[in-house]
Amino acid sequence: MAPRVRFAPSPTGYLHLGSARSALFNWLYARHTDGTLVLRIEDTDRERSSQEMIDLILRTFDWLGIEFDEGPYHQSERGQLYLDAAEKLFAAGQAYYCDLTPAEIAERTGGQGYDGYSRDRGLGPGPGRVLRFRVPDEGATVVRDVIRGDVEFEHADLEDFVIVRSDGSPVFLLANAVDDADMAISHVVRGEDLLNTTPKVLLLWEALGYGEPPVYAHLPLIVNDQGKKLSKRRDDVAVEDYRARGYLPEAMVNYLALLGWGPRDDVEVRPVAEIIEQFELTDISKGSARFDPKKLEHVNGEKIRALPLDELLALARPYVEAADWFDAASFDEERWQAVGPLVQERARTLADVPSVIDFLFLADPQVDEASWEKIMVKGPDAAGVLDDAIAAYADAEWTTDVLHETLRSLGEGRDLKLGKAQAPVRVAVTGRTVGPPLFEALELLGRDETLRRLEAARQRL
RNA sequence: GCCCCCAUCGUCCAGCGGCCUAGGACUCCGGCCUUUCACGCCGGCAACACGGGUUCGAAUCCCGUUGGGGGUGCCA
Repeated sequence: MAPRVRFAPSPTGYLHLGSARSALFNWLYARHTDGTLVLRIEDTDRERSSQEMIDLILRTFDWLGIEFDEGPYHQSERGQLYLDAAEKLFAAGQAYYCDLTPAEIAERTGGQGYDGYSRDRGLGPGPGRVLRFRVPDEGATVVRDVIRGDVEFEHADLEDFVIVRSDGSPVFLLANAVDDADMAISHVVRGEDLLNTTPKVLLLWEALGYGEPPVYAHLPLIVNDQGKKLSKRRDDVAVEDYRARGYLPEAMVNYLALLGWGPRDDVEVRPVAEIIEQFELTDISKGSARFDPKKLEHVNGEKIRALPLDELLALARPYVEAADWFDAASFDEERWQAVGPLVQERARTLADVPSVIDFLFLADPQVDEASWEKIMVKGPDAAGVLDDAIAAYADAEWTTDVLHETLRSLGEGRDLKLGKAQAPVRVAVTGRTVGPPLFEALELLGRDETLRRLEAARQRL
């Protein structure tokens, strides 16, 4: 039978890198096995959940290209199911009510957790009372995990946990068991931080008579450079932010797939279809994986280079339009269309694009003073080169090849290699020592503007 | 404290008892290409945490130590 997996976010914030990775692995597994991916919104905590967050999360998945086959189901709309299950457990004596507040419990046990105080007090439902599951005194529950093997939890180490809050709302552990059974989930793939909660769900599962439980796969955590679980406070974890910073969805997906997993043939950067083809839950590693922004950037650069030119331009366009120098009225569309090849080999993110080409659209180049100092002041014979270039370019054929050859030979006359000779021209025209290939850029800029900039620079010298 | 997980280059991933003088990728450092930068190519630095077993043979299996992480809510 084809696997059924699920991604079950609680919509208390934007999509987190860790959640995105969990969703991704579920999706990869579903696609690889021709299974079904269910989306389930775990909004039993009404206080912290919101529709805006759900919408934002959905939009982000849409961007990533991760689609769900079923759902979304909302736990907030399935309350009765959970309450029925709770009632069943209570009726069978497998759950009991307790009227202690957290503060009272802390006082009783000195912060050691719940001691089973109300186990045999025979309390019924009522205001201020929670329903707790009666964990067996003896024995153990084994979590069958395809990544970690069997993990055993002694019942003696588990306390009687809350399954229905005093306000009558079900806790996720209960909702989890009920939903996974109801939705016929075959594999639960999620973060390792949930491993400890699994025996509780399994206990409920068994008490509810659901039969064979799902197979689990607890993914290694993604950690920051201090080795700690990625957190909202400390780390850049919002997938949306990466999108805004010019990362491609293909890069995010590819890179995230590499955290905790690797293809058997060692080819790391590749189309997602190939990742799907190679993906196996059993190949996932156990140790936590450090999120490395440098490597993400590298993958992003490769994805940018793999893009067709027109697609790259379309994706980069919003970043250009957001640049402070952008002016819709005077923007040279033709020049923009021609700029693709100059940008593709250089940009590592879409956000890099404007700064690579700004000089082509600015009225005057933004002069970097350090560059000016280095080339125009300290460099060899800048004035001479500029004079020669102004003279030679005044009537040269305006093509990349001719501009190139012209400058090469004029440099030779001054005993300068092309590398040196091009520098003053580059700084005069682009304002910087580094940038796209010069002669291609000059061709795009045009004779008049090039000469104007060369003369302006010569003046300043 | 208690419970659970983990442990190969700085980082990610390979390795699943002999093919390992440990392989690939990112980073870094050289070199080549070259009009700068970038791209690309070539090369280099760099790891089996430690101690005991098991075995003819261990990075690979077992035990312990140490180290790291996660959980310990009427959050999920």
